[in-house]
Order: sequence, then C-alpha cells, then structure tokens
Amino acid sequence: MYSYLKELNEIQRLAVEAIEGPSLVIAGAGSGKTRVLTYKIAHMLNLGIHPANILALTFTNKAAREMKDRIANMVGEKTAAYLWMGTFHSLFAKILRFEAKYIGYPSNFSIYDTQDSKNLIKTICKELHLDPQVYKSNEVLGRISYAKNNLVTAKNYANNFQIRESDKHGRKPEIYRIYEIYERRCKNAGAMDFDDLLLKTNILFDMHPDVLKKYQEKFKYILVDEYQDTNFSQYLIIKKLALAHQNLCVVGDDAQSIYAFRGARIENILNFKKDYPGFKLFKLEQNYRSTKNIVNAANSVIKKNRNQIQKNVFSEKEHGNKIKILEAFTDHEEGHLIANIISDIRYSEHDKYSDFAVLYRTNAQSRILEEALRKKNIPYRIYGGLSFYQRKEIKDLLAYFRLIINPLDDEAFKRIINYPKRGIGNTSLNKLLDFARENNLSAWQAAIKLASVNIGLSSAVVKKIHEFMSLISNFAGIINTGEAYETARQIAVQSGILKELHNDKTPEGISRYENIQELLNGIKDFTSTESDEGIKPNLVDYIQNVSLLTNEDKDKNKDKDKVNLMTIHSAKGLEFKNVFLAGLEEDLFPSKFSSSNISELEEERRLFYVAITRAENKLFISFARKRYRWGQLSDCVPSRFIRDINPEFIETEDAMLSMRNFSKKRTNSIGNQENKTTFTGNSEITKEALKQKLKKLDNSTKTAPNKNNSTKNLSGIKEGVLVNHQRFGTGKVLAVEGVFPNTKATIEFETGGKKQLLLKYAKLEILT
DNA sequence: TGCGTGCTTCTTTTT
DNA sequence: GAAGCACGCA
Repeated sequence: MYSYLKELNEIQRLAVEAIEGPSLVIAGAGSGKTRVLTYKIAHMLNLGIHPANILALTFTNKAAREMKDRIANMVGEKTAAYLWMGTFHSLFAKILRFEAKYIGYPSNFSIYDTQDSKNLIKTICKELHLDPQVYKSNEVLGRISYAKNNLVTAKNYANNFQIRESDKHGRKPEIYRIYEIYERRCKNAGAMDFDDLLLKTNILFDMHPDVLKKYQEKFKYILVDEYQDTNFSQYLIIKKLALAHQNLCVVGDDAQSIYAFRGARIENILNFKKDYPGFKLFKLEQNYRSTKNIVNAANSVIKKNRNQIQKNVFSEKEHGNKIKILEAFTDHEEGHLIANIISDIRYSEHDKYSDFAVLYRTNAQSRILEEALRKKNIPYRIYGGLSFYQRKEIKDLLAYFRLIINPLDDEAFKRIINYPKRGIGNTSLNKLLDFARENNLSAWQAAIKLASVNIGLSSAVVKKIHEFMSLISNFAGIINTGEAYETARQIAVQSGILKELHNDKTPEGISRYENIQELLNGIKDFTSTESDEGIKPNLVDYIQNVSLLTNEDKDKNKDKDKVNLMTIHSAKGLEFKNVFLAGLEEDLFPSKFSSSNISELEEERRLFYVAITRAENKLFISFARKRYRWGQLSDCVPSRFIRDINPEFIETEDAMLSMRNFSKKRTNSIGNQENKTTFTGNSEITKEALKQKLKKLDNSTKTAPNKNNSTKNLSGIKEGVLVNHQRFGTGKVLAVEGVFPNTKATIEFETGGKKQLLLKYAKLEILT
C-alpha cells in the first residue's frame, strides 16, 4: 500500500482509489477536498497513467498552481509538468489556439477582457444611436454573456422568439443587433472574449468530431474541481470530452456554489447522477478545519436553504469559542474595532498577522478597513480589488504587446494609437474608424489603405499614423524570437510609455512607473520558469496568458506576515485561524440586488456559509449602524443573516439582547444608543468618544451644502416650478425624487429636451 | 487637438 | 468618492 494513502480517512481513500468510471465527490467545507484531488492524481501517476492523459480543471490559476506544486512534490516535477492542469479558460484557450484554423480564427487571437468588451459594446450602441441610459454596457454584456454561456450564438439569439420577447419586455429590443455586430467585430479583430473561449470550444467539438475524438483520446482521465461552479458551457465541454472513457471525477460542494451570477449552474452537481448513472458517490463530511461551534453555526445557517444535497458536516475538534457579534456606530468604528481586536488577540494568543483575515461583501468596503489597520500600524495584504492587470498603465503597455502580436486587435489599436500623445486626435481617429466600419475592416487594415485612399485626413496625420504602424511592425519581427524581457523593455522604451511615466513626478505617476517595472519583472519571472511541457515560454506565451491572469497570480507578498483582506468570493478555498466578517447589514450583505429573489438570496446565504467556514478558531461578525455609500452617510439595518445563526453558537447575553433590538426601523437618534453594548474586547474606543464622533458626522450631513449654489436654497423645488439653469436656460420641473440635496429633478428645458439634474451640483435658480 | 470643468453614474461578487 | 463623459474654451 502506498504510504500516502494512510494519511487519508476511509472515505477519502475510497475516493482517491476510484479511478475508473464516473465519480462524484461531495466535499463539505474543510473536508480535505484538495487533498483528495492531489492524492488522487498522484495515485493515478503512481499506477502508471501517463500525465499527458490527465486533464484537471480548476477555477483559478492559483488553485491549479498549488495543486500542481503539491503533486510535483509527490511524484517529481518532470512528471507533473506533463499534466494538463489549469483553469477552463486557460486550457481551452490553448486548445483553441492550436486548432484555430477549424473555427476561422488566427492562432494568435487576442483575448478581450471585460473592459475591452464593454468598450466595444459602448461603441456599437453609439453607432446604432441607442440611448446609453437604456443600453448600459454592463447589462448588454451580461445578456450576451448569458447567451454565450448557454450556447446561444448571435444568429440563434436573433432567431429565438422567446429571447427576443424577453428583451422587448425589458425595453431593450435591439440587443440582438448589438450581439450580431459585437460578434462580427470580435471576429474581424481576431479577438475572443472570456465566454468565447468556452463557446468556441463547444463549437469546435461539435463541428469537428475528429478533433473532439483526438482530445477524447488524449484526456482519458478528467477531474473537475469546484464542479458546483461550472456553467452550462463548461458542463457541455466536460460531457463531450468524458463521453468516450467516462473516467470523470468531479469534486464540489453545492453549499458553496456562489457564482450563479456569472452563469454557474448548481444543477450540474445536483444532476450528476442523471448524466452518469453508474457513478460512485463519496461524501466527505468530516470538517478538519474548524471547531465544533463554527461548523455547527455554519450548518444552522445553510439549513435555511431549500435546494441542496443532504449531508452532515461535523467536526471532532474542541467546541472552541462562540461567535462574537460586533456592533459599531459607523463603518469607521467597525474598522477600529476590528483593528483593536486583532492587536489584542495577536498579543494574547501570540498569533501571527497572517492568522487573521477580514472578509467583506464588496471591494468598496476595503478602503475604510485599510485605513483603520494603517492607523494601528497593522500590516495587511489586500487581495483582488482593482487587479494589477486592469490598471491603466499596465493595460496600455499590454495593448502594445497585443497589437504587435495581432494587429487586427481594434481595442488595443484604439487604446494606444494616441498614447503617448502623437498628435492623432479623436477627430482623426473617428474618421479612420468610420472608414474601417464602412468597409468592414479592422482599424489596422483601414489605416494601411490610407496610403491610397483619401478620407479627409491631413497628410501630416496620415504620416503620423504610418509612423505608429511601422513602430508596431518592427517589433512584430522580433517578438517571437527575441529574448522576452529585453524585447518587452524595448517596447516600453520605444513606445514612449516609459519616458511619459518617468516624467510624471506626481505620486501616482511614480507608482505607475513602478508598476510598469513590476510588469517587466513579471515577464522576466514568467519566461524564466519552465511551462507545462518543459518548454521555456516566450513573450508571446506571456501575452496570450496575461488576460487570464488575476492579481493573485503575481503577488510576491504572500509569504509576508500580514493580515489578509479580501472579498468572500476570493476567500473561497482558503482558511484562517481568526476571521472577521465585516458589514453584515441589509442591502449590503445580502446585497440589495438579491434580497427580493429567493434563489439569489439563497446564493447570498451560501456566500455567508462560505465566509463562516473560512474560520478555524475565532469568528467575529460585525455591522455598522451608519455607513458611507455614494459618499453619503446612511443608516443601516443589521443583516437578517445574523439571525440565521442558531443563537446557541453566539457569545454573550448582551449580544443576544442587542439582537432582539434589531428592527427594520432606522435608528437615527443618538439617545437610543445609550444602552447599547458594544462588544469591543479590550477596545480603546470609549462609548463617549463614539458618541462625539457620531454627533459630528450627523451634523455634517444634515447641513450638506449645495456645492455650487450655497447661497440659494433649492429645497423648494417641486413639480411645476419654473427654473433657470446657467447653461440650459429656463425650464419647467417635471418630477422630483430623492432627499435634498441629493435630489434628482427632471426638467424640461425650452431649448433642448429633458434633463435630469442632481441638485447637489446643478447651477439652478428658482424663478417661480 | 488638448485640456479643464461640470455633471452623471456607479457598485455585488470574477474567470 | 472615483471614474467617465460631454461640453466649451484656448
């Protein structure tokens, strides 16, 4: 018997040994899911299965890398290098590049990230003269993405009565046209968006059975992590690939499905038995991570959801601490409470900073928490947020790389044609783009024709455009062959980006310059380590992967001793000795977008479950009575989720007392706070100080001045009143909504149509 | 063509 | 409170 099998419990071992045929591993939180997966793959390799015949799909690059490292430790790096292990997106992008000719794409296709897609959609909507208020790029992209994830192509979309009806119902009947144009533009630009990577893989396999057969033969064994988070498109790819051998092992936990918003189908895991009737089921129910209290509290929460696979997650660790509820007056105080408790525990328990995590629902919450930690000199590391790769300067440089590799890439072209400034302004660019559109060309192809066609650009501008193009073309010659880091650096220099940023001595400019340096160093790292098949990657490999990378894929600080700040979503798969869960307020968590819809509310509750189960030892849940949103202080109501926890797992009578005072009624008056207890541990903040601070905040919001109009009081604006606007002239107020000064007034001006003005800013004068 | 200013909108979560 | 957009001026 292999020695590593002895490290597993009975069920884990059986799951590891079930190599042939379909198997479903339901893995409760903290039940050793990753261990089962890694041991299983290692075991397969030890039994003589060739690593190149194994396909292992994960949802993050990080998960893939960690698993690969562990396997490499068990079976050696050489062997592990042949494994096909990675995210759906990255592995199928690889296959699509290889088989590009079958689907009419160049193998050097670009990958549009969300921002590129949105920009393209905005452009299209503008061309179609669609109201941007109605056709918000976010929503339109959401529709298209949803369609793609359900294998509905633009053509199908246009011909689908139901979809068209539902769009009409949502007052956006033109989405099908946007989709068609969007798809055509992407194709012309030799670009795919995230969803295309999965959709085109499906199309490839459907249209070319021989290609599918090739990969079925190659991937004799398929493993899928986080199966509950697969969408329909991913589900189908797996189904097709597994069809021949049926050696499919999926691992997941329906209770931790938190990505329905981007198309994940919890049914995939619930229906596994229908698709693979002869499957073996393994339920990992023992939680090795958390104390009894935490596991039981989490169970008491998830019990409130209807739709789930029955399981009994239990812990054999000690009971441990009960959950503490922290009530703060404001979001800032919430941060202070957390920072203070971290200091206290670190001192009393000798815990490291890295033993702590602060989790929250939205990235926007991180700023205030950061502030509080900084004030106490607590080092922290923040995950997610604005990804490194989303920063302007990084995207700019990457756009150069992209355009060099794929000159058809319009989004990259538009981004850098005049950055750094080379005298090609919007007017000229628009002429070029119009010309391109009329002739169904990419911007690059259109620009080539400028030599012979006159579209009303001055010869000076044409010359500048062609200079730009030869800059790009020159690099195209060496990007494949040149040493990656040096080539990248040369591009940064010759494009003028490095100089531009170097001359900017503002703190932001300096930080941008450093980011570019960091990116270049990242390229050095990436290209000096060996890739999957033991080949050294070049710059092209880097660029083709980079759109699929996230922050976590580059962080060097991971070994440092720091408190971890992240959204609950990015905390999935992680564990921490002490966890703080911040911002447990109605409309924030659960999000106001979810609270009206049962299935969305259940997803939020699963998210809450995920958050609770990250904690090994101590769990703190906090909420604030007042919080800044939209730059305005507003009242908050404690989250219903707090009451979903069975009270026996929550600490102190006082907390329960406070819980009973939860009410939908907003608590405005400071007087009411008098008898409330705050559970601050050894916090330095006194109630008196809190009151003072709150008073200040209260006063400052009550008298929020009208910035541009401090002398005139616009609170008297109501329907029917005549007003005068500095720019638009006189008009009549049609409707008024919101609380002054954040009042929105819809005004019909004599000169030009209706306008919605925010009184906070509007330069208005009441005439009647 | 570039830049400053005023105004609007945005926020759920991410590969 | 930030980022993006439109407008108007130099």
